[in-house]
Amino acid sequence: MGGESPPRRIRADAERSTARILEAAEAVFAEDPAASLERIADAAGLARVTVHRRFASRTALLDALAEQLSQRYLLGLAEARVETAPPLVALHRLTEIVFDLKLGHRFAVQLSAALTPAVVDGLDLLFARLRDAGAITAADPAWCRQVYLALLHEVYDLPAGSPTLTSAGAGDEVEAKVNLLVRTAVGALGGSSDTTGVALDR
Amino acid sequence: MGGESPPRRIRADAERSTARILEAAEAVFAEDPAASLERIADAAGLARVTVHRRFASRTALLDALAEQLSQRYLLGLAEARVETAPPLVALHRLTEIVFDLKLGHRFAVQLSAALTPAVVDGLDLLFARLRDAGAITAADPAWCRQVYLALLHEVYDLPAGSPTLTSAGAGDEVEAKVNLLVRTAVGALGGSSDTTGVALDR
DNA sequence: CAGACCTGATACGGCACTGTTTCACTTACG
DNA sequence: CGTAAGTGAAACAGTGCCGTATCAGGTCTG
Repeated sequence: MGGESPPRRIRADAERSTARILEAAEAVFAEDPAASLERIADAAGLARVTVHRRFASRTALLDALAEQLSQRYLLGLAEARVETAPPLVALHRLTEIVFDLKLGHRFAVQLSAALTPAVVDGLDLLFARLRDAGAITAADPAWCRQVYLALLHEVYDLPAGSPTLTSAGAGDEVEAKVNLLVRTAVGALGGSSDTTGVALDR
Repeated sequence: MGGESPPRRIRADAERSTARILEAAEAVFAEDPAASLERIADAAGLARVTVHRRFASRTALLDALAEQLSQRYLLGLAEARVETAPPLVALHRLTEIVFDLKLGHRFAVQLSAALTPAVVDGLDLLFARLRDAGAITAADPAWCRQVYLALLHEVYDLPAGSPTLTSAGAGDEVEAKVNLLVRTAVGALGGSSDTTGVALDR
């Protein structure tokens, strides 16, 4: 049954369209998960018909988005050296990376499909190592994941001039958010703030 | 300008219907905020037309739901003696009360309309007192609120047999959840787990 | 350059949901 | 008990969105 891929060349043009659509979808869905495809098409500067050409159905678009998201998470986990670096450092770095992705996390969290088994495994490993290192006391990896992601979500859309944020030090706003998130997550998972300070104050 | 309320007697029958609709809406919207009014009508054992008779529009129903929710929060804050009781005890008690309400928090949190200024004030007061008592270090009340509500949400739909939950002690499942939430929230907001232990272990 | 590919515009059918109306019937309440 | 109110069933118009099709014109790519 060899359904050879027909001589269908995917023009570079079209591929740019898909990219623009995914980008727009990420932004639009972030603030309204029920947004219509037309709104996304507008945001992408394309016609609604084109969206339907690149993605057979709405769910196909959603799936592609989840896929892309999952890939980024995986890449982030790799870049953060979750397996080898000192766990607190890895946590800090991972958070940094995720923030840089500027993902619409309200969407991402809601779309649990982005949490591929591979991604979950990566996070679980990170938290297991954190616990072994004594940075946190919570044992249940699922719980750690939930808490981390929830707090990530909250920190992400924290207003820029928030007192909490400015008091978090670090001139860079993103860096302040990262510090806040790491400190809060570790605290939530039963870590002693001492350990945090030792490893991260600098 | 006296628009006297016309001799429109609201029959007890009808009032029961509104109650059933609100109840059903709470349950249905909890797991699908975009659910149709027909689904709610079914859940309430009524016809869709009746829903439209009791609530002029979909948003009217949403508003009524938010109103009801806000009332419950206010009542909870009062019952927890947020203003007078030792803050950690108040936090514990408030959490207990909110859980007992069995609210669909996925819905409630999403519907920020339920956070009336009055409710916000109550929560702010609670966290201010917690800080003054040294139970937490976070100063920004908005941040405290966000974190508390986010964690409340997470704990709420934690599977019954979760290792985190069973390890939280307390034979009663609800009590275990309450303990977990208080401990996690206090930790997240920079409280020393020592203080928590002193005030709550028992 | 030439053919294959991509796009926008326009239009259509279909679906699900909202909100309204009418009518016959049941139920509460004075 | 009798009237006013509430309800269910059925049907209607209106809307928004999805998915498809067609066609003319623009754009790559070999």
